[in-house]
Amino acid sequence: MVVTQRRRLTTEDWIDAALAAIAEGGVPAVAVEPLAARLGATKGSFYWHFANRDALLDAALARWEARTTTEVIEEITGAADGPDVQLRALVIRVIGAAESDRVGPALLATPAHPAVAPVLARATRARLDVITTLLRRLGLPAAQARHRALLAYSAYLGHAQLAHSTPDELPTSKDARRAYLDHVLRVLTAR
Amino acid sequence: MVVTQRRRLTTEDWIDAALAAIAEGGVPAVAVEPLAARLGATKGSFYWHFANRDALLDAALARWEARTTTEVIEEITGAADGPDVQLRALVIRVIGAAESDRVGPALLATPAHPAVAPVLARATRARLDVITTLLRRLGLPAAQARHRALLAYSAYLGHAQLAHSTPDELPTSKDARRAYLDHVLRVLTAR
DNA sequence: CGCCTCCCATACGCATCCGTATGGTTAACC
DNA sequence: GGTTAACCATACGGATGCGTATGGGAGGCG
Repeated sequence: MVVTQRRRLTTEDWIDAALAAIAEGGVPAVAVEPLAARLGATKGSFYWHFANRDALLDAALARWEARTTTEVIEEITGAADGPDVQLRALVIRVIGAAESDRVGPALLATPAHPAVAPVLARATRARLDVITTLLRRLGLPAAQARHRALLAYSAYLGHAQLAHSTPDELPTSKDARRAYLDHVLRVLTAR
Repeated sequence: MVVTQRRRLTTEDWIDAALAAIAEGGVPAVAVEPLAARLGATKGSFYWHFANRDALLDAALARWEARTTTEVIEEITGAADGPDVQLRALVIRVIGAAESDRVGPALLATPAHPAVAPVLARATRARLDVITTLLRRLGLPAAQARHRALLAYSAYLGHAQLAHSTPDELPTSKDARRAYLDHVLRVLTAR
């Protein structure tokens, strides 16, 4: 008699497991057999859904790129708001994502990996372009907007690192977080 | 007849090799046998210098912490300059280091690793404290100084990421880099 | 009921890594 | 030049990961 009816696995299940593994141990942690063990299955299942380990890695990276870049950008720029509202919405949206998404920092650890490099290049460029555009629409001249976008995006990346590595150093209470966010937005959008 | 006289290895040689491995493939890349191969030696040498793999990892992390945190802080705060000069010196010193040191970003990928976590916690705290102190001596009130230090350090971390993952997005020419640095310093030290 | 396709478990060979055991080599020093 | 300690190569066992081969169960559909 089987206690827990173990349902069959989908390709998505494997991709989710791979992303969870990247979050915990980086790209090298995407290993077939440990993943299978965690999913309560065996390699037999995996090699039916995927050709090999690299195929899973590619699929996981593509999914991460879609979730954390493409969809976010469409969501923000799709709204019919002014640039100030859009920028604030982007920051709030993205700060939360940065603190829950551990995959991004993990990818930045091995930027030279052949599967990682192109994904990182596309995501970085797309994100920088969005911020630059918003800042230009906010009135900053082109060169300044680009510089400010680089600074803002650097701050975002660093914030994600801090949130995962040493969260104690960041403001914890709701009020303090709010105050910090205001401070950052004020500094980064100053003329 | 031996063509290249292969000298014996020191403990330092192994630590340097471990740091190089972390830079390229993260913490999991610290593997004894590949390292030995790269050094033109075998495991026999390694296990004379170290008890096991973890001992090498600990030694490498300690060395990284000393080189990129302790020594830098002593160097900057030891100078008898005003806070503005010290801050600028710190930024310039540290930007260069960020672009050559690939180990830091690699460590941030696996912040939960038992050997990595304490090192990261100490380094982050020490660096944030230095920046906060400098900003306070520059005249910012305590709460603002702390917020600004967090922002500045986040920007530093993110800059390091960008420099390694997508250097093309950063200013390349010497003049452009100089202009960007001025922009960043102006924004981050504004009242 | 029987068949066929989808999905998965088991078992195997191969490669890589860890750690140990053991003997050999180099070099300093008496 | 002989002894001793420092240093290293080789060889092994055990563990783990990849990829393949093969057979079996589960469910739709005739």
